[in-house]
This record gives sequence, structure tokens and C-alpha cells, in this order.
Amino acid sequence: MTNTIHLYYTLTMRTKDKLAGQKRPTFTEAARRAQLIECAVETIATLGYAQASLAQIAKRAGISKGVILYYFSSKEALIEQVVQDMYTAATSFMRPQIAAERTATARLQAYLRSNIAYIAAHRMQMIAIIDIVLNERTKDGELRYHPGSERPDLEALEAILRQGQQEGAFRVFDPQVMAVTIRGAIDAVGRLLVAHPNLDGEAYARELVMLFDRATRKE
Amino acid sequence: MTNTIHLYYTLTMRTKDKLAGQKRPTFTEAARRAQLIECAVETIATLGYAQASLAQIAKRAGISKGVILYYFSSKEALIEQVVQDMYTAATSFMRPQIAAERTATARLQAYLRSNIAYIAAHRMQMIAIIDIVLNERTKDGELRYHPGSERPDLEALEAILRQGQQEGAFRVFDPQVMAVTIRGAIDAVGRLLVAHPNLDGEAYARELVMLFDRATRKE
Amino acid sequence: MTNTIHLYYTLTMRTKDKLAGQKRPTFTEAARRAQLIECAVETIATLGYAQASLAQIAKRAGISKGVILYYFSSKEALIEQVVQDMYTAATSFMRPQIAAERTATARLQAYLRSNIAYIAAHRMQMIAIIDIVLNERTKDGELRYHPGSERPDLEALEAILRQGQQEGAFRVFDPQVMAVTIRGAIDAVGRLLVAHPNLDGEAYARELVMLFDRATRKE
Amino acid sequence: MTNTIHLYYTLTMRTKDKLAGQKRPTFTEAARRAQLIECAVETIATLGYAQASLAQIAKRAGISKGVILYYFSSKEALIEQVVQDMYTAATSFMRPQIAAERTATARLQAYLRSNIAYIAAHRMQMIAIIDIVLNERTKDGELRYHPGSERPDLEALEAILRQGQQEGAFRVFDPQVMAVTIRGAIDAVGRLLVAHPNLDGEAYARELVMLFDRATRKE
DNA sequence: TATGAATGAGAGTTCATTCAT
DNA sequence: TATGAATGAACTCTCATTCAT
Repeated sequence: MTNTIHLYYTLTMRTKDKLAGQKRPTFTEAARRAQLIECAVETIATLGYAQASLAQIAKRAGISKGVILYYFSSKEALIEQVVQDMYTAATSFMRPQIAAERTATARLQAYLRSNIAYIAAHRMQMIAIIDIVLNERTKDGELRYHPGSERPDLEALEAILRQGQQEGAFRVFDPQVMAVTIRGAIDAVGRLLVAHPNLDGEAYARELVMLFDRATRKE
Repeated sequence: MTNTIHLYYTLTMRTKDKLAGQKRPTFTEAARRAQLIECAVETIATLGYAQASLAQIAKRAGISKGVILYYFSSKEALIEQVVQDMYTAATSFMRPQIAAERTATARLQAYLRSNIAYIAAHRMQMIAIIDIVLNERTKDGELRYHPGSERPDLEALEAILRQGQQEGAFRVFDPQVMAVTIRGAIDAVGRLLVAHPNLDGEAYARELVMLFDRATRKE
Repeated sequence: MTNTIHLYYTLTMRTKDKLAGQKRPTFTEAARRAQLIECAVETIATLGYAQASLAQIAKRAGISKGVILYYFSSKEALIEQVVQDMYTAATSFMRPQIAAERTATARLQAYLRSNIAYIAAHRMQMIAIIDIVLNERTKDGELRYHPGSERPDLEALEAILRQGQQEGAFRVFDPQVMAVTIRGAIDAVGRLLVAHPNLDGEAYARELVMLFDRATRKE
Repeated sequence: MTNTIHLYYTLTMRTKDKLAGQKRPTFTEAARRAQLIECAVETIATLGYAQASLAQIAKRAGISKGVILYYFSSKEALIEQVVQDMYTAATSFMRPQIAAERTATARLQAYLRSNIAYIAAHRMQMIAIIDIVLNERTKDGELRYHPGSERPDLEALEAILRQGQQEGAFRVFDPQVMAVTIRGAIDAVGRLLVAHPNLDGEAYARELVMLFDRATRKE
């Protein structure tokens, strides 16, 4: 429940930003947008990206298809909003925990722990976003979120890794490869957690912490 | 007249014989099937799984849609054949290199090196298969290749990891988490290599070898 | 702020209410469905069951194919509705006329007269339904309305025949054979009437009444 | 088995007639044509007219689709041949039995008995032909074998009925209606016999004989 | 603000038919 | 004589999107 409200604030903020200069969004609009995003996430997570048609999303929301296109200019825009919201929410959750640490080693641990904790607490959202990121394409067929593009999550990770190398805590390695590896590992574990909800997220976090601690540290 | 009846029976018999045996594939058939599998791979890799319709695949092959369904009973069957072919090819390439090593440490290195080498040499196939594995669903909407299912590649990896732990070369860790992590890392690097074809596959392999060597070894 | 959350819940609740109840049909919807059923009947009667594609039906209705599947979940559902409507209409027409009579002899006459009158007045519908009944198959290839299955029309007929035998007005015969014969006769005459619209339905009814009166009566 | 050979002769004869003036048909051709017609019948009877594609017929025959169009100029021509063969075969069986009788009453009985006997002995062929007759259409959408057209079977029946009226054995009735009714009854019973192969054909024949004896006779 | 209605493109699939061999 | 190969049209059905109300 807290998450929903948290998400709601986030959405309201974004909405206002987005529509600045136009008529300010009513409460109904904000609530509808939040509801539709939530329903989109559930639909994608449940049926998969390919089967997540507007009809399915509308059905889950109990409204007509037209409503979605009233609040979002296109399906594409809805999906993009889902991604942005999720990134924002995850970042809001992780950033303070990472920033609370000083050393790169501790920050990497915080990154892993907070990210897996977030995944375990939002399995549905995560499976949806992974599905989207791996599938959403621009109209010319290019992956919209292709690896190596300017993804803020990867950049944050690389920053931590570089910090560790500068501090001398981390050995010499290619920060990009390590960052991509860490993200790939987290996403893979994320899929595992979603597929098998009875698995222990914390234990998996500990494993990954240990794994990448050894993979990165100097000695 | 007896001859006529005999012939009539002959035809009927031939019928049954024909139906009983499996028709062996023609040269043309084998070539077409190979071509169609190749075109399917290219299409999926280029346009993505969702946009890879039979029409697109046929267009790339320069033939009509019907031909595909002449050689494969359905699109599903074509995709399945793509997956099987790729697994077979990758396994044939990797297995001897892994088997040539005796220690788990060396085998893990061989696994990583041969796998990334294969990916680098078959970037298009790999991006296609990753796309398929993450998207292909059965008719009831379930992922056909969901994580944690009986995937031979993961099992081979876990076997190596367990061997290393028994031999005392590897530290204590959860072999499943490590296997999933390694696969996730390889797949992520694979996507990176495909997205940026100018990247040096061998260098990335070296990075991953070093990374997982440290992540797994005892000291 | 409480209001917002309240509204959010309201939307969600409304959702569930909407989904729980059945949506009552609009005026337009009812009219369209009736129109489409009518067009389906005309198309089947004119072109035959096999040629009655959604495209042909839509063409006759002057709309796009999609509309049909907007109002009926599938072609199968449309056809089923056609059958049901026709049975209901014919039964509503015939039942009171039959029930108005007391003796089996008079009821059999009423059955024949009212049925042929209905056929003559709805030649197109009848040819369509006969075509459907003889052709519509379930997905496993079985006839949906195969002879001897629980068909209400045949059972009503058999009931009259049994009544006549119990009352002593009818001779001894197999009621099922007689019922099937009567239906076969009516359907055959129905096809004749449709093929030759200038024929006199009433005269044909008189002939059948006389025919089956003699075929059934005791002396 | 006797039937097959009988049918075979019939076909050979027809073939020779048809191709007179061209190269005479080889044994192989005649046998193939007979085989294909038989397979067409089986396919239509089993899967229904709509599902009886050339592919299905060829599959049942264990040959390639092309062969069918090598021996028959089109699917339409094949179907037409099936119908003609069946009519010929049924007529060959029934005619002598009818001709052996002198009175119209006895001939009508012979018609009914021999026809139902033929149906019971060739249930598969009959269900196929009924299916064809009710479905086969010319390219402009018209039923090829519509009721009231010049159908030799109906004409033979009407001839018997007229004879009976002239002889004074039959009462006054419309011979066409009676003929159509008798045919409709026979076809309906035929469908019943095919749908329920355990039913007793002879008993049904006795019922129909009694039924139409009473329906036609003077007193 | 939201719905119901309608469209048109495109999906996978089936099919009769043609043709080179 | 027969096959395998290929086509192109038609099929049912799904979908994102538009629009009047």
C-alpha cells in the first residue's frame, strides 16, 4: 500500500512537470494515469509484452480502450511513462541507501542489496520493465533501450566502480564490462526471483554481494 | 484384368508404405529450411521478436509467405527449429573446448572463452536467440523458456561449478545463483557486442574470465 | 490529498463493479447485432455456407470485417446466434398454433402447416439454417448439429407422434423414424420452396398434411 | 471388396467413354482415378465437405496434391466425377430390382428397399454424396445440384408415382411433392444411419415402405 | 471525461492451382 | 507419370488508433 501511494506521488509530480504551461492536471487525471500505468505493468508482467494490448490493459482497468489514448497520446507514450516511473521509483529507493555509504566497496554492496531488495519487493514491476526494455522498439525497428546507450542506472554503477579503482580498493578492470555484467547478473537473478516467488531474495543478494566483492576487490 | 486389380492394390499398398515411413528430406528442402532459419534469425535480430512476422521473414528471403509454412508446419515450429539449431551449433563448438580441460577452473575459463567467442562470431544468431528465449510463449501465455527450467546450458555450467567446489578449487557459494549470474553476464555482454560490433570480443572474454575466476576461487 | 486517494480507490472499485456485472447492450449494439445476423443469413442463403466468409458478410452489410468481430467474439459465435435466433423465432411462431390443438392428429397438421408457413414466409432464413445445420462443425471436425442429437424440434415432433399412438389415433410405427422422415420431408420441401420462390407454399403444406395423415393414422 | 471392384469397372467404363477419341486410358490411369475418387469420398465423409481439401485427399491417398490435378482438371471436376460415379453405381444396383417389379406399388417398395439397402451398404459414400449435393456450388455461387433441377433420381421416382396414379393404385397427389418428400425422407434416414452405424437399416426400410405405402395408396 | 463504434492494416494459416523437373 | 516447389488469394482474427457523442 505504501508503495502505491509512493508511486502515486511520483506520478503526480511527473505529470505536473510534463504538463507545465498547460492546464494543471486534475486529481482525476493523475489518479487515472497512475491506475493505467499500474494496470499496464500488471498486464505486461502477467501476459508478456507481446500480449499486452491496449484491450488487455483496458480490460484489467475496467475501462474502455479509448480512455488510455485519452490520457496517453499513444501506446508508446504509455509504455515510456511506465519505464520512466519505474526508473524513478527504483532510483528513489536505492539512491539514499547508496549515498549513505562512503567507500566504493560499501556502495557497491548497497547498490546490489537495495536493487535486489527493490526487485524482490516489486517483482511484478521488474518483470514488466525487463520485458519492456528488451522489447520496446522505435518505429524504425531499433531497440529503444539498447545496451550501452545512455542508461542512468549503468552510469551510476560505472561511477561507483571508477571510484573504487581510484581509491585503490578495486583492482584494474574494464568498468563498462563490469557494470554490464553486474546489471546482467541482477536482471537474471530478478527473472529467477519472479519466476519462483518462493525464493529468498536476501540470500540471493548476499550471494551476489560476495560474488562481486571478490570480483572487484584488489587482492 | 487381374493385372488391373493387382495394380490397383499395388497403388494402395504403396500408399501405406509411403505413409508408414518418414519422407527423407530433399536437397532443396534442406537448403530451403536452412535458408529460412537463417532469414528468421536475421529478421528477429534486426527487427526484434515482436516485429518478426512471417511476412517480414518471407520478404527477407525473397519468397512468398506460403513457402515458410510449406517447410515448417507453423511459425512456432520454425522458431523452435531456430532455437534447436542454435543450441546444437553452440554446444558443438563449446563442448570439445570445455572437455579438453580437466580442472574446473580451466573448464569455467573454457566455457566463458568459447561462449563469448561463439557469440562474437555469431552475433546475429545470439541476439536472435536471446530475444526468442525471453519472448517465446506457449499458447497458454507461459514463457516457453522460462528461467530455472531444465535448460541444458545452465546445467552444464552448474556441473562445472559443483566440480570446482568438490575439488576444493572453488569457494562455497550457491551454484545456481552463480550459474544464473554467469549466464546473465554472458547474455548482457552478448547484447553489448551485438549492439556495438566494433567492440573487441576477446578483451571482453578476458575480463569475464578474470571476473569469475576471482568470484569463484577459494582464496 | 485524502480525496485523491479516495478517488483512486473509487476508480479501482468501479472497475471491479463494472467487470462483475454484465454490460447491458446499447441500442446501437442491438441493432447492429440484428443487422449482422440478418446479413449472415442472407449471405449463407445466397452464397452457401462454405462461401459465407466474414468478408462477404461485411460486404453485404456495407461495413468493415472488424465490426463483426466487435459485436461477436468469433464467426462461430455469430453463426451460433443465427441458429438460436431462428430456432426461437420459428418455435415462437409454431408453438401456440400446435398448442391450440388437442388431438395428436390436429397437432401434427398444425406442426406441418405452421412449419411450412414459416418456411414460406422466411425462405431465406430457412435455407440458411439448413445449410448451417448440415455443415457447421466443432473444432475437432464433428458436426455440431448431427442427426439424432438432442434436437428440440425432433423431440417435439416425436412427442406428438407418441401422443397419437397412445390415444389410438395413430398406428404402430417407430416414432423416431417417422419424426426424422417428417423433418426430412419438410426440409426437402423447404429447399424446393426456396429454389423456386413462385411455388405455392400452402398447396405444398396441404400435400404434406394429407401425406402424413395417411402415413400415421390407424386405419 | 466386391463393391470396390464393381466400382472399379464402372469407373473404367466411364473413363473410356469420356476419353474416346483421345489416347485410351492406361490401366494405371483408370486405377488412379478410381483410387482418387474413393479417397475423395472417404475424406468428404470423414472430415466433411468443407474440410475436404486436395491436401487432405492426397494425404489419404498417400500421394502428392499434384497427382489429383494431373488426373482431374480441377477439384471441381473430381467432385463432379464422384457424384456421377455414385449415381451410376446406385442406379446400377437399384434399377434391376425396380424393373423386376410390375406394379407401381411394388416398384415404390423396391425403390425404397433397394435405396436404403444401398445406403446401408455404402454409408460412407452416401454421406459424402449428400454432403456434396448440399454444398457444391458453381463459380457464381449457385447450388450445382439444387432441388427441382433435372435430377435423374427424382425423375425415376416421379415416373413410378405417375404410373401408380394412372393404374389407379395410388391416390391423387402432387407427384413432385411426393417425390421430393420421399427423397428427403430417404436422405434424412440415410444421415441417421451414417451417424449411428449400429442402427438396423432393414427395419428402417420396412418403416419407410409402410409409411409411403399408406401415404400413396388409394384407399 | 469517457464511451462505444468503426476502421484498416497486418497477423498466422489454408488452399487450389501452376510449373519445372 | 508423378513430385516437390512455389504462388497468391482468401480465410479468421487482433490490434492501435480515430472519432462522434
